[in-house]
Amino acid sequence: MWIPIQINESSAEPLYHQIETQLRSMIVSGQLGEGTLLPSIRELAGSLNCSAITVRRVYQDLENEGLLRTKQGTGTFVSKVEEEQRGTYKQTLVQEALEAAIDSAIAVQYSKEELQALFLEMIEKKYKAAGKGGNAK
Amino acid sequence: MWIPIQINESSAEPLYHQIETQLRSMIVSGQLGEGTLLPSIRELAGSLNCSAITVRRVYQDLENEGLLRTKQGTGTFVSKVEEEQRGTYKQTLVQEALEAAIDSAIAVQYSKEELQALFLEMIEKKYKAAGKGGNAK
Amino acid sequence: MWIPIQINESSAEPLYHQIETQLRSMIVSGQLGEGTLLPSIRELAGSLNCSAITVRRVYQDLENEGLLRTKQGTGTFVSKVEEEQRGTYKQTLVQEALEAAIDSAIAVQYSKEELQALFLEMIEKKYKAAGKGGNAK
Amino acid sequence: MWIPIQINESSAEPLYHQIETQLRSMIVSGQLGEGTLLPSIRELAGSLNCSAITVRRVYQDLENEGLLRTKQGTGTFVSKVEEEQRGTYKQTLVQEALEAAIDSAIAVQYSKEELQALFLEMIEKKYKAAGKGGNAK
DNA sequence: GTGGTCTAGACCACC
DNA sequence: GTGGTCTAGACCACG
Repeated sequence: MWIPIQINESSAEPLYHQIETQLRSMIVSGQLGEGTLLPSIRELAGSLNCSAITVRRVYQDLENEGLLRTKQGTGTFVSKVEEEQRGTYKQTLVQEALEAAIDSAIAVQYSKEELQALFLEMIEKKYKAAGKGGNAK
Repeated sequence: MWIPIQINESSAEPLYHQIETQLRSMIVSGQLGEGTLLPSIRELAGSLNCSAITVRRVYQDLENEGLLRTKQGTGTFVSKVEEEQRGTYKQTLVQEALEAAIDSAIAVQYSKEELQALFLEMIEKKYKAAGKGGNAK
Repeated sequence: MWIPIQINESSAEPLYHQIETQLRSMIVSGQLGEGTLLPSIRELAGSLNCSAITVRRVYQDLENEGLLRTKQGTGTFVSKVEEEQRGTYKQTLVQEALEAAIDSAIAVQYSKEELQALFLEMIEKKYKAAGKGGNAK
Repeated sequence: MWIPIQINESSAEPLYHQIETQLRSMIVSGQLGEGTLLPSIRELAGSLNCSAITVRRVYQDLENEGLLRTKQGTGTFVSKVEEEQRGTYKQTLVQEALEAAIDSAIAVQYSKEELQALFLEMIEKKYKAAGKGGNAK
């Protein structure tokens, strides 16, 4: 099983956090469906070129959040995520990020109009770059 | 000189970073004009109820960024920020936050339309709460 | 990893600055190559007989200059310095010192000839003392 | 009496030190001859746009070095400097600066030849800029 | 009064 | 083990 995780080692963001964030997104967005068998700790650690202890922590944290479930001697699987929970999760995630962005704009006294213009410009660019035009539920 | 800085003790964000962020915003947005004498290290430390060393670090970091200028035995002043640089600074700040938000939306496969709707809703709410309707150029 | 740093306690030059200067020279001169793992903060502090905070500051300052890169929980490494940048760095360092010397000579109205003679005399002596006759490119 | 002192307020070098250095050079080089009456503390402070206490310290320090002499109610005068002392003074000053420069060159592993070339280039430029071709004793 | 350096030590987060 | 943050306080240098 191959999982597309990007590590930015020059970032100040802790390794384990980068991995968690990406894995969590893939799970709640449904890209990793219920029951999917994740790579073993050693395997993922190897392919990310990081220590096993870091991956161990990631799996542990996500298991504590209820997103993963581990079966002794078998492996780590994606748990069932309720549709309702899924929606809440996604929205919370995005909302918090948007809130931070708007707050920073207010802090430097951007007008609402300026902020909107900047947002519209960026959203076009980024969605195009991501090769997605809109895959709504 | 009184400076309105809010500390969130329960946040995981380091103290010095919270202070830096807020001061930086006030400087690049022009709320603290060139030449303004900031409160002394000990004074600000007292009013924020933190150690002088923490404030010292904040002033030093911002001096390294070129936003402050300090003279021993005299005090710490806001330095000149070119109009052009000011614009860039503000935009970079906001852009990075927006980018992170959009990235997270893409990661959980939000459609462009969903994201836009959420953004428009939130921007209304937050700008109203901030009691500002738009102070564009 | 052992690093040859000399501390002059009786000097008016701040401790952290003495250490920074010497480390910086070793890095830009290539004596500490890219990727070299520096001694841990506590280790260097111990061997220099100074506080860990002082060493921490040194590492941080050099990181801000782009000469070091630190990873939490792992250590502090020498980062990549472009050959071009390396040359510029070295030259700037020496140039500034030379400039100060020439300025002081001009200020006391030394003639160009006197200064040159003094320089030639000293350079012979000091390079002999350093046990180096010239390791040009 | 007008004294050509340049203050660089963006420098990290303390104010009093900048002034002392320049005054000292003018005295030992003979530009300010024995018995010259210096401007009053208030006067110099005014023209340098700094506090009187700073100038007071400068005069005091130079008096302690034996370069100045103060007469109550009359003013501050340049003392007699022995020819021998004058030479020693000048040489020490320049020598120390040169030594620092050569040391820094050795630290970054400049070869003797490289350093010499750089020196010759700079000395030409700076002496030309100073509008002096050589006014030896 | 101001800022600048340094210490000793605590406690946390990361790997 | 590593680095990162923060404290309380001492002492010095500058204006």
